[in-house]
Amino acid sequence: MSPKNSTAVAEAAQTISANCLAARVRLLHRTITGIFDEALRPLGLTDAQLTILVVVANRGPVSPGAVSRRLNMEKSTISRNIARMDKNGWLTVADGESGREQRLTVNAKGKALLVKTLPVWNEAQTKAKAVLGQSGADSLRSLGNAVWSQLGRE
Amino acid sequence: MSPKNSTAVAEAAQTISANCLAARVRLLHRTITGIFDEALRPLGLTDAQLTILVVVANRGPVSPGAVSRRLNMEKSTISRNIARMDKNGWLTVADGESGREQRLTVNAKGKALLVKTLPVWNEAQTKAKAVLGQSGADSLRSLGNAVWSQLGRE
DNA sequence: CTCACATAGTTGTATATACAACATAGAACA
DNA sequence: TGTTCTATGTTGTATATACAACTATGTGAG
Repeated sequence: MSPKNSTAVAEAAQTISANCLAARVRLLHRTITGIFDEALRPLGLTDAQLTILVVVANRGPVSPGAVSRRLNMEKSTISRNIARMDKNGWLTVADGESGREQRLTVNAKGKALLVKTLPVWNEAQTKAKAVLGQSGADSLRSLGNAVWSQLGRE
Repeated sequence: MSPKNSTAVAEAAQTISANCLAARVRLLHRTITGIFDEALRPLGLTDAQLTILVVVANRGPVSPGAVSRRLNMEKSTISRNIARMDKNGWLTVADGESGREQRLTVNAKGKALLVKTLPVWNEAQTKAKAVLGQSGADSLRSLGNAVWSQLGRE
């Protein structure tokens, strides 16, 4: 490879390394979800499942498609997550009136889990704030809110 | 379930929904990596692989363990990513002198890919900035940098 | 009414990721 | 010199996630 191309390689690598938003959001994702998943593990649920549980609790009865749009998650991702949560006995999946939409509701076991989870979630949230700093946590929260608004959620 | 507990459920769901950092970082992750992966797909690499390629380009020869520490990724994640990238012919995996560390280097094919990737990456970065807004993108970048610093990277 | 089209969910396949368990190879120390 | 401790990688297993292809169901145009 010519010196010219060699320089191009180094420049590309440095530019991407110094700026890439994808690398940074993945780092944050690994760091933060690691904190939450570790905290939630004794309860048997993951932070992704908690997020879905909360949406269903706040809006149920609600269809998987609506949850998918609300969270900007692919419908197949929701489908499989719902299946796990159903298997764990936290949700009830009922046929909707239309015959193709389903109706999800959090059942008694799921509600009890949610209440039991709150203090654990709170602890994880505190740890995450410690890692991000208060202003970092604020930034992340408002960034998330902004993207949500922009997605034209339901 | 008593009214008291019913209230506790609603409060937990609302508190978590309104504040959870994990839900927000996962939303950002899905949104941003979606943009990059879509842009990179024609080139046959993912944004995770690009991140690793860049680290190896900037620091190679380097061991998988060092990459793992640098990116705060689990060693098994690195191991399997390296295997895919090796299979694609972008990296060379050589035995290190010590006999247990490996030495990774980006080879000619990987370098050519990196150069070809730069404009594509740039486009994705621009799209991501459009979604986040300039100030949001700045926040995310500095948040990532801050977490990196805090991790006591090599 | 029928056919084309859109919507809802599921399933196949692949990557990213982590944790746990393991094998191996240096290193420290008795 | 062994023996124990630690560091490096790999592999099994599981979840999160997405895209593509598929089924089934509603909807609307003719």
